[in-house]
Amino acid sequence: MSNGNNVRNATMADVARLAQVSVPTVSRVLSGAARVRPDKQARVEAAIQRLGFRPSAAARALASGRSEVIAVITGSTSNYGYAEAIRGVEEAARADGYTVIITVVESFDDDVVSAAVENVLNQSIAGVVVLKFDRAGVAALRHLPSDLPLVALSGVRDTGVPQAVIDETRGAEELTEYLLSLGHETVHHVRVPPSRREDGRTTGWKRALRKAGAPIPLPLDATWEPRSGRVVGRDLARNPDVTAVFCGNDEIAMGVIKGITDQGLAVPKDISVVGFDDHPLAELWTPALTTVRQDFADLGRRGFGLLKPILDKQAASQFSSVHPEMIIRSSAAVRTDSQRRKSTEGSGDASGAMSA
Amino acid sequence: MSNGNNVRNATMADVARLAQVSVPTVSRVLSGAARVRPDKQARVEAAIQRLGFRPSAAARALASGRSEVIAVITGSTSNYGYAEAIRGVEEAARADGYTVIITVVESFDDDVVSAAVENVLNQSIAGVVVLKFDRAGVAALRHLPSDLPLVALSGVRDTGVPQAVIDETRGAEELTEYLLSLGHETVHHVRVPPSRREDGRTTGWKRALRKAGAPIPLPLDATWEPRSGRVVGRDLARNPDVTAVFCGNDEIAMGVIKGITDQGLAVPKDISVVGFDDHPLAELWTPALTTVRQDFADLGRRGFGLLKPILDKQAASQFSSVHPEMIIRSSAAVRTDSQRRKSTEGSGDASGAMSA
DNA sequence: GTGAAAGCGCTAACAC
DNA sequence: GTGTTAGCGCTTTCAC
Repeated sequence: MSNGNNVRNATMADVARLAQVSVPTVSRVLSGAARVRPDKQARVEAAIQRLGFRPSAAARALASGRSEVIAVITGSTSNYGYAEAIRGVEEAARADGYTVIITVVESFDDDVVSAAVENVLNQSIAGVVVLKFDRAGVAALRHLPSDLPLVALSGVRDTGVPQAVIDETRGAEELTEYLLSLGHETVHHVRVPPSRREDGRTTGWKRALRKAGAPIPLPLDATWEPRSGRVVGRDLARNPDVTAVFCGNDEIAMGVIKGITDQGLAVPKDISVVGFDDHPLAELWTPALTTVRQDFADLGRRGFGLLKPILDKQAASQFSSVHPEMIIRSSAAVRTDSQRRKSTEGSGDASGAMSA
Repeated sequence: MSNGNNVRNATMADVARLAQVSVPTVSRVLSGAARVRPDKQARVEAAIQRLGFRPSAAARALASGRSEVIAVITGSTSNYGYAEAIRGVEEAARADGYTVIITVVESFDDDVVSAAVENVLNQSIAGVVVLKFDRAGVAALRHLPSDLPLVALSGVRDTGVPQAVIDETRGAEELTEYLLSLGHETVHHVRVPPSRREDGRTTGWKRALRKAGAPIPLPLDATWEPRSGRVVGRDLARNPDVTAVFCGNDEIAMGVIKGITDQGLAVPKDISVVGFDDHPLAELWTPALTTVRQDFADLGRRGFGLLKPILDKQAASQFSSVHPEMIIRSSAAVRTDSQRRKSTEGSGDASGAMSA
């Protein structure tokens, strides 16, 4: 069953000899580009089978100048959204006969980014998908040559390369409005590392507050590590002004909730907390997370969908955008009057540096 | 800063002409294989710089018969352990100048596996790392030619290909013994989809029970979806014999805990539940999960470390094994007498089909 | 040390 | 339809 017995791979010349045809005819059979007489066709196929012939991608790429591999450039492979997006790209690419190479860009440091991009460019690739979820992705985008088929996966649509996006600005805005509608006077915000000066999630949050005439607190920062949210959560719990918190993603929200309960407060009774993404564990968390669902795998698939016509030199659309859906569960609740003022008296200092 | 203005990439011939040397000399400068006179060396480097020359990996692979790309074959890209392992492989490979291609094998169906393997083999690759975490991985391994540099990443060491392993059998055994030491008469088990007839985690659990002379309940099955654990948790809660549960991974454990609390029982008061892996959220869960830490990224790095000498045709070790560390937190507690018998009277039927 | 010559295994014209 | 002839951009002898 396994064809592991071909020490040296057979070449097209071997196949041609065995089938008694010329090399280009073998090539034609393989590519289906031109019609070949049935008997020869059959002989060639038999020979291929018999020899366990496998065409050399390198030779093909060299001779044709084309290739069937696409590169994914990303800042991470294991964070939830990243991993799912990669899955989507790989899935769509594989379904279409493409192979995907992955390169991670560990920081937005110029040298690191160049090195990673060089590495990718050295391969003969047909096109690139970059995950523009963070500053590393943005930097990679800048380093890529403009003549290369390229699409970005993103949370905010902006000009430049074609991109597939989930409109997180809109999602964040709706979620913040929802919190406001629950009676909270304002909503605090914990950011994940942003892709630019300001993330779409932050923009949407700010916009909703501004529209409502609510005060805009200074956003707090977390890393991609869920535990970083815990520290922030403790700080939040000490601030009597905090009654509602919008977190940059669900994992941070889980950390924040843990931090809040560390301080003896309850979610959502004392403070409402919402996340973003609808992580598989969000519904299992206690309390179940109110969040915004982001279908990253779909984003990845759409990204490849945008790339495909470019590779085929067909007319291509520049954007594919989707509105994420709000998922209301139980981590956010109606604000009850003076719930916080009361509970803070005994729980330490109210960190003052939190209003902008 | 970006070299996006080279419509047609410069070739070595272009560089040679500009530097007034021969093509092989350029090649020598690039590979460092042979000494070149300093002045020529400098001219070549200048020309490379000026032209933005980038060698063609395809041509190089074709001419030399070697390549600097390795393939990772895996059943998933987004499950926690998989994603981390891939991260480790990519990290180590990149540090060593290798590029990695990812192919996912969606099932252990023969056609699917062959197609995926063919796809990989068609590329000119130097070697393969397969994630032998599930049946798809095991199947892929069987389909790979034996003359290809190959290592497997695994939870149980077995014969055949070189492999990097985290000894999950041992980890599961210790964890089960720990539960037993807490006074539980036996430990129930919820499996994730196993890689073979029986997973190392299941084997270790069984071994510990056998050694202790404890009854061995029939294992229950979950999928990779955390929510599948919730359903199982509910069933478990209805069975008065259940006082301790060992889950195949942390995400399932979280689901199981949720299912148990759905039924009005408490963890660990009524039932102790432990997971496996030490997922980033395990410490943040309520109750914080007692588990076994598995460093998958390290596993990936070790896997590449095993592959490297094989690629270089040096003497290579066949195995790299590590013992996972037990992490005691608060989801498992001492068994209090008759805790379950009492609590079950009001909570519905005791599903009987659970003892082997 | 360095250049000339000969491929690596395929695809792309181009005749026939 | 099908074979012949040229490369694709490198690396690898092998002289010198």
